[in-house]
Amino acid sequence: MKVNELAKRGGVTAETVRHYARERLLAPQRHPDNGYQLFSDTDLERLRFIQRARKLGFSVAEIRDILTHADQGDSPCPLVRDLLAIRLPQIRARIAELEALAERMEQAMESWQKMPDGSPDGHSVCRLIESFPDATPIKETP
Amino acid sequence: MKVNELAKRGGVTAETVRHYARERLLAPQRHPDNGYQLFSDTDLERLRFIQRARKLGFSVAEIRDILTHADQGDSPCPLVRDLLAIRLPQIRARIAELEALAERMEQAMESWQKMPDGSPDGHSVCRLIESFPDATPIKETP
DNA sequence: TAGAACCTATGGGTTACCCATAGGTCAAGG
DNA sequence: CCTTGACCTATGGGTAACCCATAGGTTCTA
Repeated sequence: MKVNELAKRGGVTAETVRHYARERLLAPQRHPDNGYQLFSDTDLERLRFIQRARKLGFSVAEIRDILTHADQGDSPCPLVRDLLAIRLPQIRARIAELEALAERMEQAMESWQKMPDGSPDGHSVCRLIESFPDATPIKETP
Repeated sequence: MKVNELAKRGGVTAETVRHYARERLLAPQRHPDNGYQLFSDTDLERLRFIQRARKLGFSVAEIRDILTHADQGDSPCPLVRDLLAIRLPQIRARIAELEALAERMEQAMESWQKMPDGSPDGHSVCRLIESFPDATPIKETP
């Protein structure tokens, strides 16, 4: 089957399929005449595997590693366990970050209830924001 | 002051300062002889403003808008209120996504306790992952 | 006066795709 | 038979907020 058909059957866009092929998560054959990518039912299984792994938080690069192991006959399962054990606390930390952010945002909106919209003078851009404490580190991508 | 000094005083890296200058959040003067960027105390205040705004979840592009408004003498405060009101539910949604992800991960690790590490056969890459339900949409960048 | 420490601009990398472009291929209908 | 539309290809650029490497010019200090 060709890109579009695999994409439809797997529930992703054709671009995603191409992306995975570029990233060597899928290794389709090529039609000798026209160079089209030709996927098998095994590739469809592979795509579904990728979907499940993505849902568990694995990155594309990690999934490539997992698949490479499996393709070489090695069990990827220990790797999978390790990756997940490493990732989970990172996700928890990220959640905590975002919760702190949300709390700051809520505090801001609340304390802004009574503040007027000021025009900027030479010293203040927006007192709403400036009324907030500064602090050192940021590490977000909201 | 030059890039490094502003960076140190503002508690960011020199690259970050350069980044903000490239993105026109800061508009330093140039030393006429050597082309070095020269920052004033006002730029330091501006940098601190940027930090606070970042901590409240504003993007660099949004902060540029806010500063542009203020530079033109308009009050950016209504914009600031609107942006925050839009952003907060997005953050909440993101938190919910990540919590769902974390829960899937925990369920996976738990149910994997008793499963053995299998070698891949022709049909299975890793039963740990394959034992998980598939579903349609993903939208993460953990 | 040399070397360290700083500055510049440029371009590439990060993540997981999405989109636009230009051009080749294929099935069906008039 | 030929056109039209739907599909395919590769390439390169965009996203967010920086980080890093390179190459080369400048300034400070011993």
